[in-house]
Amino acid sequence: MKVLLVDDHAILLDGIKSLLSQEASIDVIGEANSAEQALELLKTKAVDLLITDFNLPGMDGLSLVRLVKKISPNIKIIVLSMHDETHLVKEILREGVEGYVLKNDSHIELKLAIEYVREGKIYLSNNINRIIINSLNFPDEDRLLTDREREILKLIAKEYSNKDIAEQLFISERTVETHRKNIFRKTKTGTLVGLIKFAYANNLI
Amino acid sequence: MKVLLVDDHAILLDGIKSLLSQEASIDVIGEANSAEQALELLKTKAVDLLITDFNLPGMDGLSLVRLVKKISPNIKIIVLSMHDETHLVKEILREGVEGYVLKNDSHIELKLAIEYVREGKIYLSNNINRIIINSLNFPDEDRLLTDREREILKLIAKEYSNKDIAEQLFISERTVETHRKNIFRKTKTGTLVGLIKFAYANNLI
DNA sequence: CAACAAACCCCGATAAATGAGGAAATTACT
DNA sequence: AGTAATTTCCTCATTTATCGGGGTTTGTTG
Repeated sequence: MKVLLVDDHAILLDGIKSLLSQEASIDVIGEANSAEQALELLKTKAVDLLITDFNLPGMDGLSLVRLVKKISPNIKIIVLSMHDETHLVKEILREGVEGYVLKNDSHIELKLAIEYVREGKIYLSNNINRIIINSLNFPDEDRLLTDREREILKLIAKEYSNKDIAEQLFISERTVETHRKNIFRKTKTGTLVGLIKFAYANNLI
Repeated sequence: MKVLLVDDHAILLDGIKSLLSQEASIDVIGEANSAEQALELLKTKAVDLLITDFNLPGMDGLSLVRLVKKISPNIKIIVLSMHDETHLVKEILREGVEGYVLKNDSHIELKLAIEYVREGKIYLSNNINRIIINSLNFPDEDRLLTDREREILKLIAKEYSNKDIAEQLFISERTVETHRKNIFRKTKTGTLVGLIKFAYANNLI
């Protein structure tokens, strides 16, 4: 199985390579520190499985997954991320990846995931399964904010004032204020600082 | 050399262990996912070298380093962090750690660091050296904010209003305003959002 | 000692955001 | 076609923060 590893931390890359080298059937044929680099490598090398981080410099893991799934739909993908926020996990899973393992998980989970994926199955680590099941009880949680609200939040995070946002989106300042109000209510944050922290925690920045 | 590894990501821990297992002279005798857990382990096991991450759940790496250096000054410490912000690096180095390697660095740097430390030397990875040298040209950079300003900034990040901060610190709201003003000026951030981003980037949150 | 930085305090004018209410127009979904 | 959700716009009162000045006291250091 030809594997391409993507992570911005060289030492993690080295470590995983070392772990996987114990398995005869796994062949790490490439490593990349960024999504862009990974895409370059994919042009020249045949790859069966892509194991990628979510947080990457430049293009993020989600975009990489989308691109790869479009360009080479038969390349399997396992996401190896530190993020366990419900909506983020769901967003990635929606892209049809074959596996999701947390960096908190043991390497055994990673190897299991690779096994499963090789056999054409899908593997979610224990912790991820728990998150998914949990979220069944709170089906709304992942759609906390509407697209528009997310858009506004991102602009807030870009240090735009309400006025700036209104101009940018061709809507009234009042509307922006309402969105803002709703965002605060939905995220249960009372202050701008809390909101920005929320945005960080939910990878909106 | 008896090594204790500390990192909140199991898979990185596994990877590094796998990498180090190739070296006969290195014996990973323990792993911890948090500073607290590491301190527990240190009570029962003899350790020569502690390799720790900076970002940890609960107590952070810096506090761990300080504690270990106080309790067991002869335990060598290598910090393995993703952070390359000048002032943060300096803050950690001030604690007298024996090595600093970035997660961006290759595992070769880590092994080199261990070699050096074993011989009683200090090892800073190439990238860290570059940062240190660079900072010589900007000696002020690391002391951007005064202690008081940092204190205020942390409270701002805790979602306290000026009024709250004033009450908490037994100073006038005017004073808080002035500090705030100065913080904005010094950090060259115009908005609260920018300030919070700064705080994140500088690990003040 | 003089100079400087740090921490402290104050003011007035202005800008920006919040809170609490209501309401209409669009989409999306069944 | 009808309902729900979303997006849009509004007012008024109030709070909070910003900008640009002013100043004192204390402690450190060349």
